[in-house]
Formats: sequence, C-alpha cells, structure tokens
Amino acid sequence: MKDINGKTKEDIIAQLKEIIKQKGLKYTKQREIIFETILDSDEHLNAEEVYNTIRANYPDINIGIATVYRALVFLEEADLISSVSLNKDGKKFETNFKNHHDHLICVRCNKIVEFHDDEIEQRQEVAAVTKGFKLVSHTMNLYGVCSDCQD
Amino acid sequence: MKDINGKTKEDIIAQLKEIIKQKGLKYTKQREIIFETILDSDEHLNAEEVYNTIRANYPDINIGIATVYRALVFLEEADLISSVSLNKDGKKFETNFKNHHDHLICVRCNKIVEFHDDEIEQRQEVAAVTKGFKLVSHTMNLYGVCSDCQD
DNA sequence: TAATCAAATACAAAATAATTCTTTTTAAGA
DNA sequence: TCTTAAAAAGAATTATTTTGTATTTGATTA
Repeated sequence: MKDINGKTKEDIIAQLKEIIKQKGLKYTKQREIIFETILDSDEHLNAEEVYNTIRANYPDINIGIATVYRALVFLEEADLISSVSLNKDGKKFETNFKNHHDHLICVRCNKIVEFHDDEIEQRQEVAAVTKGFKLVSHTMNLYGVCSDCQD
Repeated sequence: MKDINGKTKEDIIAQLKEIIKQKGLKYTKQREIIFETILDSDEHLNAEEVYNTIRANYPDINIGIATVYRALVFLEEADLISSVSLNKDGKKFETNFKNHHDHLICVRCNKIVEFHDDEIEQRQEVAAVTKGFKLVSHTMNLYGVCSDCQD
C-alpha cells in the first residue's frame, strides 16, 4: 500500500465517506472511482482525462462525463482536490493529500513539475503582512520551457 | 497622455505597427482597437470582454468575435500581451507594458492589491533552473484577509 | 490614383467544452 | 423490504472557441 503524505489510501477514502455522511449525501461507486483515479494519478488530470482513465481501468463501470464534472465540483468544494487552469487542456485536478507545492508548467508541452521553496513561502508571508493581509493560502505557477522542449 | 511604464501609448502602438510591418502583414483598425482596449484596461480582459468593450466604446466599428480571438493570438505571439487562465472566465489578457506585479486577494471582500518582491522573483528563477526550466513568466496569487476585513 | 494581390475581415458554420434536463437507478434509513 | 431523495446515465442544450468562405481592405507598384 502506497502511502500518500503519511496516510493510506484507505484513510483518505474513509475521509471522503465521512464528509459525504456528514452532509447527509450518498456514497456512490462513481464518486469513489473518480476520487481514486485522481489519488492514483501522478499527473494532473482534466475532466476528460479522468473520464477516459475510468473507462479504460474500470470496463465494468458505466460512467457519464456529466457525472465526472459534477463529482469534480463536489470534491473540490469538499477540499479533497484542487484545480489549476492552464492555457490548454482546461481545468486540471490533483489531490490535496500531498505535501504543499507549487507548479512549474512547460509552455510548450504543458508538462507540470512540482516544486517547493521555503524561502519563497517566507517572503510571501512578509509581503502579505506588509500590505496588512493575514495570509491564508496561495497559488504560484511558474511558466517556462522544460528541458525536453528547449532547442 | 497617461504614460505606461515610461512609454506613451503612441510609442507602444508604434511598436505594434513596426512588428506588423516587419512581418509583411497588414495594419488594421481592428487590431489597433483590440490592442488599445487591452492597453487602456486596468483589469485583465477575456475575449468576450474585449469584444463587448469595443462594441460599447466604438459604436461605429463593426467587429466580429472571431477577429478578436485571432487578434489576441497574434498579439500574444508578438509578445505585446500575455494571458492567464483563471478557473473562471477563461483566458484573460493584459498588456506587457506594465511593471510586473503579483496579486494579494482578500478572501472576504475580493479586493485585489498588487505587490512586488524581488527576492521572490530571484528564488523563482532558481527554482525553475533547478528543475531544468527556462523561466518565461509566472503568476502568483496570495489569498488572505485584508486589514479592513480582519475582526 | 488606379490596379493588383494577398492579408484580414465579417459572418456563418463547425467543433469543443461544459452544463442542464429528464428519467431511471440506487444508497441509506425506517 | 419499503420508501425516499440523492445521484446516476444519456440526451439535449448552452457556451465558448475555432475554422471556412466570400468579401473587403491595406500596401505596393505602376
């Protein structure tokens, strides 16, 4: 069992179940599979990709693209996944059960590489305080040309 | 005449003319107006907003939405404007003739404050190079509670 | 300034992407 | 099991972006 940021996949899925129960909603196989697909993926997936991955990996499950869109909205509101919008390929999703990181995005091939820089995080705090803000969160996307795409 | 980062609007539009001439293309009123609209705007505009702004401000000009889309691609390739994709409202454009800045966004009142931090910019460059990227641009949005909205 | 020619336009149509609607299915509690 | 409302599928719709085509228009040159 591959741990994700110190938690097992079962723990994380239990959390999804808990959230759904607390809201008085229904736990469905489709939501589980959609969430699981994002958990399992090493890449960021958009709705279409989630849909195709499920069709490939769970041939016995019949799922609709509309269900995927709705589940993604639900999971993002429940704070289990987050999205990044690119200039191509629409809104892409990843699980929140990872160490915090920011994104390096290749402007040629759209590859996403994650990184983390403590010094930047500290300066962000300073920048916020300087302007009178109490920092809650941030998004940082660096756009560039990856090693594969450089001439 | 309001200067934009030390250049007059005329200077900047002359640059557009120059680029078009160098490429052996044609200078049209539509391209000028689309570019001018983005120059004049204090906000980021998407294609639809550019289109509507032009329809409102230049009632005598008949412009098509396809022309706006094509011109935005052209202007971005010419490095006169840049785009950012948000999670809502699609791809938004702003002129490159501004001092670079990032955004502090209040999660309560949605106020946007611009800021700049050289140290962060330097660390971003380092982070990119470390991962083999040639940095082109970035977006950084810090979310927090502004002084007015703190209890 | 008129003629020429290719670039760019308007408008329509097509292609994509995302959302909504309606009926059917199903999870969960009684 | 029965009931009920949530969530599903699948179709239809809406929204967004791109492409195709006939026409217009800038720029060049005579």
